[in-house]
Amino acid sequence: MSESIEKKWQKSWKENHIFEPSIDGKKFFITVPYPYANGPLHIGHGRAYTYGDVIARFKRMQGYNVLFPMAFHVTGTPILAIADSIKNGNKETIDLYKSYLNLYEDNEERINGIIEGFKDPERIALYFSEKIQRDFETIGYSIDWRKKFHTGETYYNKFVEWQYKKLYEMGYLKKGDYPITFSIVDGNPVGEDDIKDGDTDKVSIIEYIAIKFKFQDGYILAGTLRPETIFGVTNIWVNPEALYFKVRSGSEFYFVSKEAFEKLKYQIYDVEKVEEYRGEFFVNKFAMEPLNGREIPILPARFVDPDNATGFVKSVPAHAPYDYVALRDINFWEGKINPILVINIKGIDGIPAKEFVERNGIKDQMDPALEKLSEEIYRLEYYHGTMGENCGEFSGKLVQDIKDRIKEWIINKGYGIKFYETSRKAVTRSGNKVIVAVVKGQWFLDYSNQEWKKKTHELIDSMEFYPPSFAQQFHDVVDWLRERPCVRKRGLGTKFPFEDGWIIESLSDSTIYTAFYTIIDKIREYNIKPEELDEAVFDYIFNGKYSPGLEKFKEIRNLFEYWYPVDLRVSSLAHLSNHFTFYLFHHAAIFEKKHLPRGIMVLGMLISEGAKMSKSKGNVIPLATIAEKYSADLFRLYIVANADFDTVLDWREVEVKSLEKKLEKFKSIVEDSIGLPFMNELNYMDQYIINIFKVRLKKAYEYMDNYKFRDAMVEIFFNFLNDIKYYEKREGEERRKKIIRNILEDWLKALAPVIPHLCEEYWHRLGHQNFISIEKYPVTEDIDYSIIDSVNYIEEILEDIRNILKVSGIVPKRIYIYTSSERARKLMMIAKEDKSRAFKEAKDKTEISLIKQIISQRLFEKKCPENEEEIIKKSISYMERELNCEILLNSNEDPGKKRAYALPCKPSIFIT
RNA sequence: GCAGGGGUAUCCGAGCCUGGUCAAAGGAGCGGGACUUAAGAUCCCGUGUCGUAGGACUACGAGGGUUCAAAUCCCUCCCCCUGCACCA
Repeated sequence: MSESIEKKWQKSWKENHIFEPSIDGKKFFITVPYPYANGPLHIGHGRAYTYGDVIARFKRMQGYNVLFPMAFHVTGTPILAIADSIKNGNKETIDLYKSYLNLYEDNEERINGIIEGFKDPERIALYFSEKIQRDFETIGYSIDWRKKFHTGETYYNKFVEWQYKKLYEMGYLKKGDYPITFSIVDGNPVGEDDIKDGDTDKVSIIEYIAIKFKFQDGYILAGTLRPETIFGVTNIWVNPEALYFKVRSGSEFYFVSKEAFEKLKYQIYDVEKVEEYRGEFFVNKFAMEPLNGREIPILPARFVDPDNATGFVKSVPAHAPYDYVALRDINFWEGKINPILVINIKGIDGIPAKEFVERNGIKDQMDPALEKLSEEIYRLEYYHGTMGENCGEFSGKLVQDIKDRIKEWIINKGYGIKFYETSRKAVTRSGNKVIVAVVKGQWFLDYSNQEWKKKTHELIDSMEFYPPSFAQQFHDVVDWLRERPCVRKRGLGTKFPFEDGWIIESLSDSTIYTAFYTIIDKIREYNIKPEELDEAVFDYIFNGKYSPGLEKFKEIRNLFEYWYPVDLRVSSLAHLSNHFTFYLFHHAAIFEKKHLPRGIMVLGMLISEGAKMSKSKGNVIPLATIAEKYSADLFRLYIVANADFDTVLDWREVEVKSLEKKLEKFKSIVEDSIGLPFMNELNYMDQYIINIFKVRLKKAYEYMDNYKFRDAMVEIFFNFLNDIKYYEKREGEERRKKIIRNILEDWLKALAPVIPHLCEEYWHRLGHQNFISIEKYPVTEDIDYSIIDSVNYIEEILEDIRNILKVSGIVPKRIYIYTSSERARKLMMIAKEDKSRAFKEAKDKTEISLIKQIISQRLFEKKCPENEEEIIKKSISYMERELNCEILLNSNEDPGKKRAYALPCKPSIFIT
């Protein structure tokens, strides 16, 4: 039922083009990052678009000319990888995609046909783009679909090409070597998604220094993460069981493990195997350390892993527990080796490794506790250690200050080379080994460029962030960001204009595309050919650099000028340290100041039943089923009202159900009033409900204007429903139906940004011909707060009475209420201004105690009605009904001697 | 490790910026009542402890401090979450 209402209005909005703005009036341009079209979206994606849509709708009702566009992202490796996987008949992928297709298709045969088509990556992108659009339409998003495009289109390629030419001219593109995770068998770089357990157990790249120890006619390479301890090396460890190679690199020979040789082939490339040895070959021979030319022995150790770094380990027994224990196991090589202390730490007198090993009772070199000890010593020495006197130019320096300098020094002096290793042993999903390879001639975006950073910082300072605390975080990310590779060998995307064989990487091609929205529809409409979109054309459209012959692009230029910049970009936290920051960098680089982004809203993440959504947990909720299963309006209300935008939102079935009940309640209240006429004769409670509505509406408007939609919904939806409940309790259902008619239009308008379908439906049922979606948001004035205060006052009295009843256990027959005297009120007013003067005014002890109470209870701060007696009179029958007994107000009788205790705002009560 | 954000009653979750009106919004759950043949739905009341009169006491991760006054401000500690790169 609700779905058909929703469908009806979605269709009607579309047919009437009400979300397709022309360029007229004050504009508001809002965007949400486009989704990656490799499968159906889930409700997490829906959160950002729902927020975007609610804001778009609200801004429209505020009188702005709103543009809310979207497009589809198809560039990158995933879609290609899926197509390949399907082509290769991978069952897992095929089953997954069949399950996706089941969301949209009901014919088995058709599904198989579509899967067959998915061998072509473009078909995947197109299919899901279409379905995502369909899904978005079912949620009622007010998107201007004329602006739709996808990133595989030639138009878009031309645009990105222009962007990269600009960046190149400005010197923001750089070329160099870069280490990446890589699979030898697949011959490809591998990302987190390609690595087994890569999402849960991250693999990072570790930079070792391989120190060159002269051995025979070459060098033994011993990898280390602690090059600063080179001064304390006493020996080298070799695994006697493992296989080692002698390899040639340029004019030098290196000795490394077999595994290390495989890695070097992809890191320094110019290497070839010359000879091979068992590890035991090296045992008890000598090598020469590079600094002072000391001869040091090569000794066997079982802990040496040939598949970690170079397969040789330099031994620093003073600072490395492993080395210390391994040496102790062989009695310090008959006592010929003494640990050399090179780092001093306050509070440790002896040899740190020895102290730690003995204190922890380590038995031998296979003790698992060694790992932790090593870390502990490392941290201590790194942060608190200073280099000893025997460390040349580094003596006396703090370790953390000179560690990087020592690295550089070793490499510059030719004492060692860099060697990259993965942070843990890793294999691809298909089980192939992952190593670190160095890509030669990789192009980067130079985010370390200080001038570029500065521009971006300035941009951040000029922007609004929601929540505001994120401004600082953006500054931090900008400072922290370094060079980022921006091209890849593989994947869909725009060809890199400065070198063949490279594709612009998919996060780097999606940074300023919000500008493209403003013009794409006209480019199509005017049938402009992609090849016409050269540098000069884009320079004119986006930066106003006119050159002859570009007249025909004037209107397109105007379009851009009118809409740009983006007033608000809404997305999730996940985009903060990448997309959002790139978005800022690239805008700061390319566009004029007046066209730089104005605001960013960062949404918290969405979880399902208390847990992060994931396929393995089976708690992924696809957007495709939402409208049918719950209704778009329920979904939208849940998204907006169940959590503040910047916190985690938990999609919980029980909560959804409870919200659904609330929404049903709302529907029945509205429907009850639709056919009724306005009420003209308003009583006390009618005045109350109308005024409390105005208060709610005013607050809701202010909240919405600050994008606090949850708070707005609490006011205008939840709290007001409670107000209605209260009204009904006092005045009855029939009168409620009538009075609600008086505020109905405004109420619907207030809710229209969040639950547009229901509001549109009721709006029309009320006889309106136009669309509520583009009505003006109601403004409120002339609120009578005193009537609201008076109702609160009555409820406070009731609460006091109930409290007394509860404590005393009395079943009331009669309740006496006495309001305060004029005199007491006067004393209160004096006390408000000057407490001591109030005491001076007091005539007797009773008055002094009154004043004390007034002050201690801060009664003068309460919103206290003037005419207490009159107010109680208006509500006395209600109170009697509630309490089920007779109430006597300011009676001449005073059986409890309570009259004298009546305070302003706090009448005294006696119950019998 | 670096950066950011948190720890609030049975649970979820507001409040904290701008100290008092906070025993702390709103849900959920639970208890009692009304309605009903009954269940459900709905509505009302209650839900820290104590209390035969509207009160007192204890409470907002732990511990200190500032203040007439602290969930709110400052310091220290403990714990949790998120991101950390070539991946969209």
